[in-house]
Amino acid sequence: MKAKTLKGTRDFLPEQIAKRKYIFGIIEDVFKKYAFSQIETPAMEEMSTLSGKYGEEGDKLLFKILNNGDFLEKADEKALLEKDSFKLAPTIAKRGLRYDLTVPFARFVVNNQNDLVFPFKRYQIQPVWRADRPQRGRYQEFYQCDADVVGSDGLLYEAELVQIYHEVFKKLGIGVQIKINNRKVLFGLAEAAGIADKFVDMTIAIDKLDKIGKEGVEKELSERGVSLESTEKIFKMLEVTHFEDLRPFFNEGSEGIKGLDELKQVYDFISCTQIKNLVFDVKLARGLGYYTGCIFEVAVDTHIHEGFVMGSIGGGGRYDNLTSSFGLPNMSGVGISFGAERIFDVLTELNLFPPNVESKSSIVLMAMDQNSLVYAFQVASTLRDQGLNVDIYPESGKLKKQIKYAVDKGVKYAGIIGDQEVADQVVMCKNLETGEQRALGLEDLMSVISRG
RNA sequence: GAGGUUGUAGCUCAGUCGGUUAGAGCGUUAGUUUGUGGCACUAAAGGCCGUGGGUUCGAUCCCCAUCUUCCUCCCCA
Repeated sequence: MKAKTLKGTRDFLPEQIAKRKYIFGIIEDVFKKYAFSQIETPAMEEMSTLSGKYGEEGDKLLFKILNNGDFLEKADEKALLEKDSFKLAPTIAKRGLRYDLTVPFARFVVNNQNDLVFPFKRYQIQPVWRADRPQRGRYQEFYQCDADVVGSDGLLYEAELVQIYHEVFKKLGIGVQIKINNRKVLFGLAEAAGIADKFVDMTIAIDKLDKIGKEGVEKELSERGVSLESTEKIFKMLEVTHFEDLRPFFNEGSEGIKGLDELKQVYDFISCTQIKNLVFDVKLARGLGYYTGCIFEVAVDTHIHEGFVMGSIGGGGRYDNLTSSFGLPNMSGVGISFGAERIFDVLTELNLFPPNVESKSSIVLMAMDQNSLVYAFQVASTLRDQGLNVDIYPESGKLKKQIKYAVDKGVKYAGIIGDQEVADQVVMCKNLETGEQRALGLEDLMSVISRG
């Protein structure tokens, strides 16, 4: 048997865990500060909960779990005979792994609506799974950190979420641009160009403007049946830098105007803060179908971190009808997500992790002989009772080996114990960074190592 | 899902135009040194050459399949 992790999954070494906890910790602290409460949902959900929520592509990326027991008994025989996997799958796999945290959250809200206080502000930090092809910064198992509010359409929440983005990335030391747009504005764009029916096609195409350029978008639009005239109109509107400049293009009372009004409200809230990096981006579309209002995306600011290229490290938006498919209509929600895996890569590449993210034990006790080892064990217990992190080498003798263990683990102090120390009731405390050492009683030892 | 790429010791990587016993550096273990990290020297352990099949007298090498790594597209975090 070969020891390896599955495709797109990773083991995390102690140092990596420490760094990940650092990221999660900062995000969590900010979430809490804005009065969000943590929930968790199961890794598995009914396939009926998951499928159909992420579009055709998304369905293909869902991990399905084979039913237990005699799963073929209830299988669709015709599909089985015809080797029709897509038809067969639902009859042999009723469960799947969650694809994101938002859809399970919608299910959660409907399920527990009687026990929740609305507007309900929740955050959730858990892994999700996608059968995607792995790439740089993309895995089949990865963590999402989500904060959502449901049960209010107040635009104050959009502003709060922008603040959260701003605060988290400031604490992490990453210079970012928080991009904002509004699906209603995008709809207005399509309407003004006379292609309201091709709204989705249009958003998908213009989202790629930075990637494939103007010509690429033109080509994609014409392939999707958009006339040249409409395309020209769209490009004219895409040139604006401020959202108010779009107002003349839209008819009074239209969706587009509503979207602009929403953006204005968000900016009104933000204008009283120190936030300078909230930028309107008319090209921002976001693929997920369920967004209906403001949408967000966070990217590393390439002016601050020159030449740094990385996909978005956070995204979110307003969705009006997420819970309606679970039988609870008129429940508006808005949320954001942090891409923890990519944030990890950004911090690594920009060297922004603070030193000493890993909390190490403060001392390794080492004994010269069996009798000393028993004494060392006793010392360890005493120190641990005082709240110190103490390690002890499991066998006596061979100081060289024991010191190497302490050094390799990055521990600062070695506590050497032999006949003499046991007799004097002391520990030979050696600072492994400076090489200094002296015999200390327990009281002194405690104060030395707790100083770090 | 489409295209490309990678896989040889714990790690990084050589190598064999198809031929006896597959190498290096680093690391590991032991010793020189039974109360002290480094360096040096000595020695040892460690490999179905990703997996399965094919061609061949003979395959780690060539062919096919499959899994895996990394990358591009799609989509996303």
